[in-house]
Amino acid sequence: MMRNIFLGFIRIHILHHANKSDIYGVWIMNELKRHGYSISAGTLYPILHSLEKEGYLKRRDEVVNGKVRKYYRITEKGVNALEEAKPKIKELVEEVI
Amino acid sequence: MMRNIFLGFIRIHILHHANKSDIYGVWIMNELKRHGYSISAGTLYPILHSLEKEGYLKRRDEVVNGKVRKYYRITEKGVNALEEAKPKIKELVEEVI
DNA sequence: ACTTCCAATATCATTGAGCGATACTATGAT
DNA sequence: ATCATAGTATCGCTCAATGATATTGGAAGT
Repeated sequence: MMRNIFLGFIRIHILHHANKSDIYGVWIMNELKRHGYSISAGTLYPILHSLEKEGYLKRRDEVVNGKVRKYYRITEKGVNALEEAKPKIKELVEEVI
Repeated sequence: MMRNIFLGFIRIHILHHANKSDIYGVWIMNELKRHGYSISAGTLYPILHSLEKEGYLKRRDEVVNGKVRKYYRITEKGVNALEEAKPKIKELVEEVI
C-alpha cells in the first residue's frame, strides 16, 4: 500500500535533495533507507538517467577516493518543476489528511 | 512528473472516500476529474477489484435506475491501513514541502 | 413492443516501469 | 598479485497502467 505512494514520491525527493546539495546514487539509497524505504539500484539509476535526459538534473563526474562518482544537481527546469509540483501535492494530500 | 504521484495516491483516495460513503467506479472517475486528474476505466476497475480481493473494500451490488451498480465500502482492515498510511504520507510530504 | 441510446462495468493487448540478479570498474588492503 | 569493496550500470522478467473495445440492462422515444 505504502510502496506505491513512496515510488510516486521518489522523483520529487530526488529533485528536493538535488536542490539542496549535490547527490549521487548510493547516497540517495542510504538516505531513503534511513527513512525506512529501500529502492534497488535497477530502479534508481534509470530514474536518475531519465531525470537527466529530461533536463531536470545535470551530471558532473568527480573522482572521489579514486572512484568516479556521478554527482547530480538540479537544473533551473528542475527547480521550476519542483515548485510547480508542491502545491499540487499539498492539495492531493490535504484532502485525505 | 505529477502523474506518478497521483497514481501513488489513487488507492489512498479510494479508501478515503469509501470511508466516508459508499462509492462506485464512475463516481470516483468524476470525483478525480473534478480535481483535474483523470483515470481510465481500464485502470480503475482492476484497482477496485484488487482492493476488494485484498480485503480493504467490500462490495455490495445494488440496482440503481434499473442498472446494477457495484458499491464499495471500506472494511475494518481498510480503515486500519488508511490510518497507518496517514502519518507515513505526512512524513514523506513534509520533508519536501 | 421494439429499437436506439446511454451509463456503468468489464476485459484485452500493448506498452512501460520496477525489480532482482548480475556484471563491470577502479581503488585500497593484505 | 589477489581480494574485498563502493559505486555505477544493464539485462530480462514480471506486473501494472493504459486505450480501445466489448458487454450489460434499463430508459426514453416512436
